[in-house]
Amino acid sequence: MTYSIGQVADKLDISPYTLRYYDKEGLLPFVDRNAAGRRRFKDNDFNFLEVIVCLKEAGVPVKQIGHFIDLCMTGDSTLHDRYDFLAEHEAQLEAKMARLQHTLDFLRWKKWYYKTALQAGTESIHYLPGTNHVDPAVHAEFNRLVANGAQPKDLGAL
Amino acid sequence: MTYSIGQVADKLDISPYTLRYYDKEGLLPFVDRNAAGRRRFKDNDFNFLEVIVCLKEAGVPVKQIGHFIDLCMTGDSTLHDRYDFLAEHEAQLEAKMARLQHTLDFLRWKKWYYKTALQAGTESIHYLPGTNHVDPAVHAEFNRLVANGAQPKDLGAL
DNA sequence: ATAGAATCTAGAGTTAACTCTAGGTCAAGC
DNA sequence: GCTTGACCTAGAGTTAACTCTAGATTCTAT
Repeated sequence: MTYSIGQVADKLDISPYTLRYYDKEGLLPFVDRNAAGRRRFKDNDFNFLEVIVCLKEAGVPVKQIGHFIDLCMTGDSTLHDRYDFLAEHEAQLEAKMARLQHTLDFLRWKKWYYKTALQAGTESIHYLPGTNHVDPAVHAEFNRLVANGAQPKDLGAL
Repeated sequence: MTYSIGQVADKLDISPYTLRYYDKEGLLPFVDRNAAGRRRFKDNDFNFLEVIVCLKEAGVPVKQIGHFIDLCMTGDSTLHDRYDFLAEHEAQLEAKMARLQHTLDFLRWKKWYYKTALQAGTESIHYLPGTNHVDPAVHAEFNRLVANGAQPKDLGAL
């Protein structure tokens, strides 16, 4: 069973342009061509495509993905390099997810900030008296609510 | 207390170029200037900068961040819009983190794939007999190990 | 007072990752 | 047999987010 570039594009929800671009960048050396020069993807190619899509989602630049594919094509002598490559990007992704968790926490505190302002009808309830400057005690209050067991995700809900 | 662009750049670990670029894009309308036209950041400005950095980390485009800052400068009439803006990006970030968790799971399975290949000295232990194609049973085996209580994070460790 | 460092603006240059155009080939349906 | 749509390559164009340059000004430390 083989697949045209359009069929693969549909399956992966990627444009054929993008697939050709990846090919140009060396990400698809495993893809066969028919007599007319058209790409014919095999079932096994989806194992590679899955890895490419995964690394893309992980934020790995196309050039580095190309390097990984090179390692794959070289054979068993590169098994260790491939392991290290994945371990490195696993670590980077873990770090990124930790950062995003902090970002999410921050968004939730700000949502609570606006929820309470909205309920008061004015943001100025959060200001230091006589200024336009946010009272640091407001954030401390939010943290106190969380420390007392409230879910940050719920505190901001209207 | 005020801060120069260089001091703010150091604190936020952003280049002064980038801060000026953000200013040009309308992200910093709240920043004062001294008599000579130089930017003077106030303590309260860090509340805005914190939001900008957070939205950047969340993957929000600069233009949209500019729109949010516009809302902030407009006053209490935009409180609801600001709440909705944050709620929308909270949802997007949650979705992204769920995708990244799948990506991380995939990286861990591939790490295990290479760990076992490495221990066998060859990737071919994962191939269907007489082919270069990966046996789907290999992934199934990994899933079985996870279903039996193994931690994906540990299965790939050398 | 003065040298070196930091800042300013306007605008050019860079990079990554697409995205599309032009001009041509090929395959399927009527 | 012919049209329509998918595919091909090479290469140009686009977009976002910086990043830097040039030329002028200002601040700081001796």
